[in-house]
Amino acid sequence: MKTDPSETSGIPTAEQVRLDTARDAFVSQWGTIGSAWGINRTMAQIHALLLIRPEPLTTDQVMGELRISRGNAHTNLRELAGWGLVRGVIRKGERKEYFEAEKDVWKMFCIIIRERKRREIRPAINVLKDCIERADGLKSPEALAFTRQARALSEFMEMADGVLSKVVRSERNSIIPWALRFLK
Amino acid sequence: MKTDPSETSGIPTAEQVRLDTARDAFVSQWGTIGSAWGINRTMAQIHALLLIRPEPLTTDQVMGELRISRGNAHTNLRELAGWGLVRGVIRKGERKEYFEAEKDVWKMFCIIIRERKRREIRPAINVLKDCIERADGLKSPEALAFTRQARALSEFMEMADGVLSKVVRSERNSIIPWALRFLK
DNA sequence: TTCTATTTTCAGTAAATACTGAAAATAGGA
DNA sequence: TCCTATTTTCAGTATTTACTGAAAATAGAA
Repeated sequence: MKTDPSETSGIPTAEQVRLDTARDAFVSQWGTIGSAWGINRTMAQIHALLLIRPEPLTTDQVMGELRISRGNAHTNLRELAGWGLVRGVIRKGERKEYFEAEKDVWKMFCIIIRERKRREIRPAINVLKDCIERADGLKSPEALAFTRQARALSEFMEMADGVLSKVVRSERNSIIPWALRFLK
Repeated sequence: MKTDPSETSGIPTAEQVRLDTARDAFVSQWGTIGSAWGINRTMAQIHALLLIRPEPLTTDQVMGELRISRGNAHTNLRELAGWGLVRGVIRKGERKEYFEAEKDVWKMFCIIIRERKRREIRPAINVLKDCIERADGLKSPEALAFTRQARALSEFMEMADGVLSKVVRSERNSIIPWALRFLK
C-alpha cells in the first residue's frame, strides 16, 4: 500500500513504511473479521481501505492497493454502495467515479443493523411463521414440540428485531450516553 | 424426515406428512439463515433438527435425517458441542452417544453472544488496538486520519462489547420485561 | 455524430470450503 | 485378555464461492 500523494522519490521514509504496515494490517484483518460474519473478504477489505483514507479513491486505486481485478473491485464497490456503507462521488471536471466510505461509526453501525434486519432477520422471522402455519392444528406430541419451539424462536426474534429497530432509530446522542451509564 | 417412533405401517398419515414438511422447511431454512451469518449450512441444519426434536438423537439418526455422511455429522455435532449449543447424553445401558440441543431460547441467545464475543469481537478489538499502536506517534495527516478512525472503531466496539456482556450476564426475567417495556 | 475514457458484465477459472467414506483408534463388555 | 460397537480422523473429492480479464455497453466531450 503506497502513501498516495506524489510518490516521487523512489525510497519511502521509515514513517511511511510504518503507516503502510499499520494500514495493511488493518485492511487485512478487517477482511478476516468480515468473513467470520458472512461478508466476503474482499468486500470487507475495500470497506476497510476506504474507511481509513481521508480522500475518496477510484476503482483503479482500489485495484492497485489491494491487487485485485477490475471486475472484483467493481462488484464489491457496488455491493458496498448497495449496503449504503460507501457512496460514489464525482469530482467536477473529472469523468471517473470516486468512492468514499461513511466514516461516522454510529451511522455505520445503524446501516449495518438496518440492512441485516432487512436482509436476514425479517426473512428468518417470516420463514419461522410460515413453518408454524404449516404445522398449525396438528396434535401429535411431536407436532406440539415443533410448534412450541418454533413459536418461542419467532417471538424472541420479533422482540430482538423490535429492540434493534428502536436503537437504530434513536439518536446517537441519546444512546451512547445511555450505554455508558448502563455499563457502570 | 420420518416421524421416528415406530415407523411400522409403510404409509404415513396426512398429519405425519404435514409435520414432516414443516420440519423439513424449518431445518432447511435455518441452514440458509445460518450461512448468511457465517455458520456452515450443515451445522445450522443439525442444530435446527435437534432444536425441534423432543428426544435426543444419535449420530446415525442425524445422518439419516439429513442424508449426510458420518464424518460430516460427527464433525458438526462436535462443533455444536464446542459452542455449547448441543450436549451429548449417554443413556444408561446404551453404549452410543445421543445429542440434544439447548432448547431455552434465552440461553441459546446468551451462548451465541458469548461465543461470538469471545471468538470474533474480542479478537477484532485486539487487532484494532494493535494497528493503532503500530501507527502510534506518526504525525502525517494520513497517519492521523488512520489513527483517528481506528480509535473510533475500537472505542465503539469496546462499548458494544461491554453492553452485550452486561445483557448476557443479566437474568432473563429482568431483561425480557425490560425489552417489552422499551418497545412500547 | 464519432471518439474514447470509464463502467459493467460474464464465461471461464481459481481458491476456499465442505463432505464423503473408509481406515484407524477407542472404549466398554465378556 | 480379546472382541466389537462406536467414535474419530483425514486423504481425496465435490461443491460452493470468489475472482480474473477481456469484451461489450455506456456516457460525456468535441
